[in-house]
Order: sequence, then C-alpha cells, then structure tokens
Amino acid sequence: MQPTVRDPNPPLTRSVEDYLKVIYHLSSQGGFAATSDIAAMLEVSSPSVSGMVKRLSETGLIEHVPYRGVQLTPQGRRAALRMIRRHRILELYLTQHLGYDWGGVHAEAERLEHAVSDDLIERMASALGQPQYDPHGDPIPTAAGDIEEAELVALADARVGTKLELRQVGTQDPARLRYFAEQGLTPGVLLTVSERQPFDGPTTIAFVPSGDPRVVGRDLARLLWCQEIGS
Amino acid sequence: MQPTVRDPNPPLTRSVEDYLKVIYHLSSQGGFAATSDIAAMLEVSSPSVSGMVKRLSETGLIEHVPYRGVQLTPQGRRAALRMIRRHRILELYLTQHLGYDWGGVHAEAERLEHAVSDDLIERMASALGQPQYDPHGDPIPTAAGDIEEAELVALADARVGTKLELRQVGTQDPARLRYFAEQGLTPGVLLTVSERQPFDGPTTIAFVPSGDPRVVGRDLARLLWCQEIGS
DNA sequence: GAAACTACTTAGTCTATGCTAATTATGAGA
DNA sequence: TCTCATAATTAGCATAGACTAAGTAGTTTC
Repeated sequence: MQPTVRDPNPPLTRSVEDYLKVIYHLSSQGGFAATSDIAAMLEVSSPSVSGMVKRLSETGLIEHVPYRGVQLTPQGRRAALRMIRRHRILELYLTQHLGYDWGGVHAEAERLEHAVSDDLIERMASALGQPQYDPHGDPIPTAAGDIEEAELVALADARVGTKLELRQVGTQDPARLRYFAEQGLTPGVLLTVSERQPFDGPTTIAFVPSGDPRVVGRDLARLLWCQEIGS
Repeated sequence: MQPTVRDPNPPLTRSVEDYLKVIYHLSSQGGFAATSDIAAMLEVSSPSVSGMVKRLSETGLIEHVPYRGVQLTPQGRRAALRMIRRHRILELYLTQHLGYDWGGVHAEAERLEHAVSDDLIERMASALGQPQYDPHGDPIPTAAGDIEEAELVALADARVGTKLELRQVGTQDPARLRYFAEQGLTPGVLLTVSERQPFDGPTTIAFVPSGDPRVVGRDLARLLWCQEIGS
C-alpha cells in the first residue's frame, strides 16, 4: 500500500485566541460580530465558526445570540486584549530592535503572539520603555488588561476647527454604510470640521490631508463617531 | 445538559519537530533511538511514540527498525538541526538581549522555536554576531544545516593536564550507567586529568570547579568520551 | 530450550479543529 | 402575508496528536 501522501497545503488552523481577537475587533464597531464576518477575517468556513462559537460560549468566553452574532464576555475580552497587547508589543519590538519593516512584521507577530510568555512580553515592553501606542497610533492594552477607550464624539457634536479621526460608524444599515464608504467616510480617515450650519444644520468637513470638502447632514453626522486628534 | 467541562490540564502536544530533536540527541549517542527513551524525553506514552514513528517514517524523516529503534534520514537530520539552531540562537538572544537567566530560558525557547521564522532567527543571529557556540559550549548548527562534530577522546586516552568536558558515556549497561551517575560522571561535567598510572593503569581526574578527585579504572575510562576544552 | 520479564506495537478512543453538504431561520420585496 | 435569497446552523466526516488496554516480539534466566 502506498504511504498516505501528506497534504502539501494543510488547512490553516486558527486557535481560540485568534477567534477572540477578531471578535473583539468586529464587535468593537457595533455590538455583535457576525458569523460570516468572523469566517471572512479568519479565512475559515462558516461551519467552522459555528462550531468554535459553540465551544467558546460553553467555556464562557463569548455570548452567542443565534442568527445574530456574538459578543465577548468580560473574560473573553480580557483574553482578547491580552493577545492584542502581545501583538502590538511584538510588532513594536521587532521593528525597533530587529529591523523589521511594517510590511513584514504583522505575520511574524501573528505567529509569535501565541508562543511567547507573559514574562517575555513584559521584558520587551520594558526594553521599549513601556510604550502606550503602536506606530499606527493604536493604543496598547496594559498588562492589567485595560485599554484606552478613545472618547468618541459624534461628528454632529464636534466643535468647528477640531481635527478628528473617524473611528466608528454607528449603524448596521447597509445602504448608509455603502453611502459612507462611497464618500470616503470609513474608520481611520482623518478630517477637520470646517463649518456647521446653525439650528442643528449640516456639518462641512475637510479630509486630511487632501483638504477635499464634504457636507454631511445632521442625521448622518450623528452616526459618525470620531476621536479628537491632539493638536 | 451540562456544558462539557474543559480539562484543566490537557495532555501536552509535542510536534513532529520535538520528536526529531530528541531523536537527534538520542541517536547521536549510538545509532538507534529507542521508543521508550523518546517517550521518556517527551513525556508521552510509548504508543504515542509508536504512532508518531509510523507517521515520520512514512514521510521519510526517520528510518524505523521495529523493536530496535529509529534513526534520522538526512532529511530528518536537517529538520532536527534546524530546530537545534533555532533553539540555541533563541536561548542566546533571550539571555543576552532580554535579561533571561539560564534557568528560565530553556522553556521559553522551547515554545518559540516552533513559531519563529527563519528570517527572524537570522536577524537574531546577526544581532548576536553570528555566534558559533551557545553558553553551554554546544555548537550552533549553521543556517545551512552543518554542525561542528565534536572530536571526542576516551578519558583513557586523554593527556594529563587536559581540561575536558564529559560528553558521552559509551555503554548501555544499566549497572555501569548507574555507577557513573553515582560518581558524578554525567555528560556535561567538567574535569581535568591529573594523573595516569603507567602500563595502561587507572586515570585520576579532578572535577572542575570543585577540584574533587576521583580514580577511574582503565576499562571504565575507555567508555567516557570527552571533548577537550580550549585552554 | 522453555518460562518469564520487558519493550514495543496494535486496537480502539478522545479532543480540537478543520471541511462539505444539507437544512433551517431571518428579513426584504412583491 | 407569502416567497425567496442569504446567512447561520446541524450533520457527518477527516486529520493530527494524545491516551489506555491488550497482544506480541525479543531477551534473559535457569
């Protein structure tokens, strides 16, 4: 009998930790993380996600509302933040101490974050001077599991002149989401408030750095949650 | 129904790479690595080893002679040396750049060696100045997979005055092995040859650093293979 | 050279994680 | 309200790696 030929391209395996991380990212945008979004992010099939979701809710790491999606429990959130800390510290360490560039570092950190001890992460954090942000500006959770919660303002409430980073889009409505995307209003984009009409009128913004202006009606401007960027 | 309780102490899983590493170490002492020795080193059951041995020989990484033991094929040897390089570079990096001591570093390297990329290992090797030995004096295989084969002398043949590291004990006899262990004659121990009686007589050694003397008869001294330590 | 001990292998399971195919729920449009 | 598309779930199976219990092959001893 032929020896069984080893699959030259075995399926990826993503651990529980990977699931928790993407659930954290997906649900931070608006409550529930959908099965299919988790599947897309991890590049696994939906049934695989359903199976893992069952296991994770049995162990109390997530809450699952069938056909709606999942949310992290406090315990799950802690585990997710721990991984995010590891990831961001690793990325920073590899770039600052071992000459990695930002392109190549993600994949390396992605593998290492599951293998390093907490001790090693803290040693790296010390070597880096206990950094609070990674080079993307993303806050690094503390070892205790706290993360700086950005204080977000609705665009409709932001003062004229403020420089903002769009962080969350507070709707699930596909039509509105599509519209925002068409307008370039996706999380991460930088903008300034250039003008607001009186009596709760529309807000005029300018994209940074292009300066490209846009007018956003009051109701939509209430859905766009932004973080003020330090002067 | 109660949700299944997660085993709080799940069985260790050791990968193929771990098996290859211990097979390398065991078979470097004398041809074949025995199933039970592999099991003891990896702290898994013998049937687990039998199962893995079957898989590894099907993939051509080892040769298996039933009831005798296993040996690495050239391919398996390459894989094992790659892991040994990773392990030793990691240990060195962690101690020299992140303040680890020799006690704690082994376990960390043991986990990381499976997750790091070759690229990262080479960056660490550069940061360390392409080291050839780890602090135990063990040679670090090159990236190409070559390792310095230590030239060993039998203690019976070593010149008086030489400083030696005991490397291999050339017998499988349990009684002799037990005796050597009682005498402190285990691989890794440092000693000097202080005197040898004429006409193939016994050798007197002194342990380093204790200076503790011991007399070893000719026949036993022929079983103790040592490496000369550079002055 | 047979009995008995030890070492190894085989048989049958278990768990985690993945998959495909089939089924069921939900929500949008007619 | 009914139908249908899409999303989510269940069913059934695969694989790697572990385990225990049971059987078999070598080895030692008288």
